[in-house]
Amino acid sequence: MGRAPCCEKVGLNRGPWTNEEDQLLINYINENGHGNWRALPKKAGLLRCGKSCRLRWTNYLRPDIKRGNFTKEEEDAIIQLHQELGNKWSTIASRLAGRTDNEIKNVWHTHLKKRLDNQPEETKRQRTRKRSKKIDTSEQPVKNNSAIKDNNNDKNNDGDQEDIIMKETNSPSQSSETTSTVTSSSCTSSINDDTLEKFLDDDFWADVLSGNLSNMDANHLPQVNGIGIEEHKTYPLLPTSPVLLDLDGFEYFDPNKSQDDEMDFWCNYLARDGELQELLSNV
DNA sequence: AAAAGTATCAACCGCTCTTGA
DNA sequence: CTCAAGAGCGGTTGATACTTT
Repeated sequence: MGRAPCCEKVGLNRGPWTNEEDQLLINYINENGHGNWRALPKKAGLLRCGKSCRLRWTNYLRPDIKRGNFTKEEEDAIIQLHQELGNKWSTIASRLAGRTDNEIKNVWHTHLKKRLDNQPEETKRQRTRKRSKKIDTSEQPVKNNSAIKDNNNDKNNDGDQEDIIMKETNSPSQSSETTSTVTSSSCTSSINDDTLEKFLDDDFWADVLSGNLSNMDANHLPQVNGIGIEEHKTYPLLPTSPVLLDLDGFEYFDPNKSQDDEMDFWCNYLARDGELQELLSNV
């Protein structure tokens, strides 16, 4: 039968909101709340439909919204929650303080999904190449137009990207360990004796450190601990010596570290895995 | 420097769910 | 119980900024 539109749209503004419109909406809601979205625009003096007002408020103007780049912890949380809940963006958003369903949905489609998908190898390489030109140990992607667009409305962003507060703490992946950055949920813990031998083989590490990786079965690393989810990543497991990996060839290991240090690093790292620990004990 | 390609994100659309008469 | 209105949700689009060629 079809239902009537939420409001008469003829003569109403559409598209991006102006500062004046934002201010009208903020002022009205601050004084009166938003009991009835449909009636709100008229009362607030806005030439918008109620739906548009609600969206603008919930996704952008609400004072408790945290804007700015997603932290690694937030991204990991989204990935995990998406695995549990699917595309329940509003439910996911309800577990991430200050984030909106729309924002999470956008991040998922533009960033996280690609990270998890089995991308065509060429695309992965392209991305890696792109990023290689600006390798930085910072995990924060550079956001572009939002930073410009937001400059008038970003008053709620205090700039602290590390203050994520999980509203609920029932997520097992959200340990407070200092090493949680690497506790990828994609860890498969699959390792065999051959793989283990590689990690204990000096020649292997010589290849790794010299950049001569032709003999290396790179597939083993991702299988062991989930590395490989991203092209670049810092692994601050060892507080004094993070290692930057480029998984599209493992181009770069910390040049300041000796081969022994590097080997120790990985053995220590991999030894965290219970299965590997067991294997190590049998060596 | 310009064109083409790509990434990002605010906003919209249409559907479902909820509520109340 | 039924139905209509309002609210909410997820998918999609389009404008814009950025990057590459």
